[in-house]
Amino acid sequence: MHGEIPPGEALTLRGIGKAYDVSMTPAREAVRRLVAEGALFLSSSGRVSTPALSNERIEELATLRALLEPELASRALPRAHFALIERLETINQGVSQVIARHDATGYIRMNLEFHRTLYLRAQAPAMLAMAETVWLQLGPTMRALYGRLNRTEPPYHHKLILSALKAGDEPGLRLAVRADATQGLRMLKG
Amino acid sequence: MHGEIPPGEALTLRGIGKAYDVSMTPAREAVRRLVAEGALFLSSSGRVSTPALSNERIEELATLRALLEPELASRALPRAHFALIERLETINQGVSQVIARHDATGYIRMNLEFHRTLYLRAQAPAMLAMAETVWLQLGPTMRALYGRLNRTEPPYHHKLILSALKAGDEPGLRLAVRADATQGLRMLKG
DNA sequence: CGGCGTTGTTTGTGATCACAAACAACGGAT
DNA sequence: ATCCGTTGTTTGTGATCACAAACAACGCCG
Repeated sequence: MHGEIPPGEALTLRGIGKAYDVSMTPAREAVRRLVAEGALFLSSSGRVSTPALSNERIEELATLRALLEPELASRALPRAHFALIERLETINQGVSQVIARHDATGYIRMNLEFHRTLYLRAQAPAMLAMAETVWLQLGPTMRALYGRLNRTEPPYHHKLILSALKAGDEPGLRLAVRADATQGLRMLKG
Repeated sequence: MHGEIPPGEALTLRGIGKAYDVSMTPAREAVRRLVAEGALFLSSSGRVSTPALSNERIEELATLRALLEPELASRALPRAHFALIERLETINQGVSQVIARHDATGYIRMNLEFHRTLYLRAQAPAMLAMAETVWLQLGPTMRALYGRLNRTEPPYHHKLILSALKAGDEPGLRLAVRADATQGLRMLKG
């Protein structure tokens, strides 16, 4: 999810087991779970690797983010008190710091934490789980995409999200979240 | 997914293995996968059962259907040729037959086949997979809900969907699909 | 020099086992 | 009669093993 593994990298059950100091059995169960969520790709011969997503698949996942996340944000809005907005602003400052460090994994992690912190207030666990499944599938790809993006500034849409939250502007919040979710997509064509 | 197992029913790895004539190992893997998709519930002690969904959770899953399925239908619309509509009408007749037979499982199966047949045309595998995950989570509950519903007629919204498809009416299609997806929800309050 | 078969190794699969935790049934004490 | 402790059974977990398929490297032949 955090882009620690590049797309298309092969994994072995024995290797995973060794990395976590367990036998093949727990490694297999974890892999099967991640395959079920689409986070790992299982070839017809049973080998597992991180998915190397096609452009069509990436667009589809971006569409899913654009469908799910505005709904989550909208549901979180009535419950977003000042303490939450303050936490979001703190996280957003952290995003600026990892950008300065050119830390791709850190950037992805902080960005997702920003979104998750907001969506947790939506009190919609099934919907949040779906959104996280999408993030999981996009993880390796986001890391690869981050390389093309030479970010120097913190994400613009996060500021829009914060002001919409403060203003209680539901349509504006939906728009800002949607834009932020699909923002990374633009790099595909280039 | 088809409601063959009522909500809250306990399953054992050895029992599943015996039912499919395999050892515990493949049964465990299958169970872990289904747990990851939310189709089965894993208690803190490791026992597995079909989920007994709260009303809030059911409403959430219905919302997810209402978000995902109109989008799938909309994407399928431009590719929906006459042969597809004909197939959908055939399936819909099958729905009428299982209703006459008071066959809950058959009804759910046919109903989902109707939707899946349409959505397959959307060429959006990730989105369809998400919709099917929702169906999977709702399976046992839908069976329980079917008991309260004394259907004598084929689903009204399916006809609306078919006419919207024939007319190429995209907004009407979205509305009809959304209504059909959330229709079963109304029985909750009663 | 390149294509292809062969061989040795890696890898996933399914079965089995020992173990500990959880559960259920029973019995005794209050 | 009810509560609680005890005991026997059920159940999930993780490890290990045998096996077959897949892969990769090498060498042979054209």
